[in-house]
Amino acid sequence: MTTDHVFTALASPARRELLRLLLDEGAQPAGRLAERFDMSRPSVSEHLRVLKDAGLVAESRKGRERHYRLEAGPLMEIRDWLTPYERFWRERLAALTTLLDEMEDDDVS
Amino acid sequence: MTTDHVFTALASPARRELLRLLLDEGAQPAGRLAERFDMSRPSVSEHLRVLKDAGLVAESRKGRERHYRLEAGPLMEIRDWLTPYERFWRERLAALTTLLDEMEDDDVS
DNA sequence: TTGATGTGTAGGAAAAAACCTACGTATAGT
DNA sequence: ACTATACGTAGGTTTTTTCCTACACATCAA
Repeated sequence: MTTDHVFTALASPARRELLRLLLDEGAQPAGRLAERFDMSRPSVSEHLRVLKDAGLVAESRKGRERHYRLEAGPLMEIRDWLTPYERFWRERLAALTTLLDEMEDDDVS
Repeated sequence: MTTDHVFTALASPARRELLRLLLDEGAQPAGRLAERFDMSRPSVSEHLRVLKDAGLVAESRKGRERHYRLEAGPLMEIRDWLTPYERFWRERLAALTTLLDEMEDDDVS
């Protein structure tokens, strides 16, 4: 459940697709999720486990089905990690904008 | 330079550490960056290449040195990817807060 | 109780990633 | 020109990841 686990979980396109499905369509049993993939059901099951270890999904047993639901909390760690870079990016962008403005002034004069 | 490349690049702790160094200490030659790692210099070089392929760093040759600098732009793709989940997370949190408020009201009565 | 259904787990093959030690190449300094 | 320095690349090994096909286990339905 560390930040490292979350980054690792997000590195796989299949796992990001799983998260997207849970976001757009809500909680679903494992089998229904697996149908959407060009991959064996057990493989999807393993991806779900990686997501669960990262705290990104939670399961609840309904009869013989297991419903998986999105747990977006850990994604906020990613957002927090991103924050200082966002500031950096904004500063660079601001500098670039200033530069372009100056160039435009030169053109006019 | 796709979003997938960016996610993959961020999956490695060593690469995230490289980005952090470039953020905190500014652009640096490859060798100076490599000194900070418990890893051979060529390995660090490969990590830098992965970051470069993802568009997260750029290099500029200064004499026989190669300075690497942070390119935070692609990280904004991650932030954008995160956005819908952030909304989801906020809604869940709001629901939880409401529930806790109601429980508190019950206690008082 | 028996058979079908929904899932996770085991075990193993194949692909990808992460390392390493040479080695090649270019620039700097003498 | 020659040597030292700063790198990237080649080639190969080890580890990790990904995916598969059985198989085991629990639940539902008859």
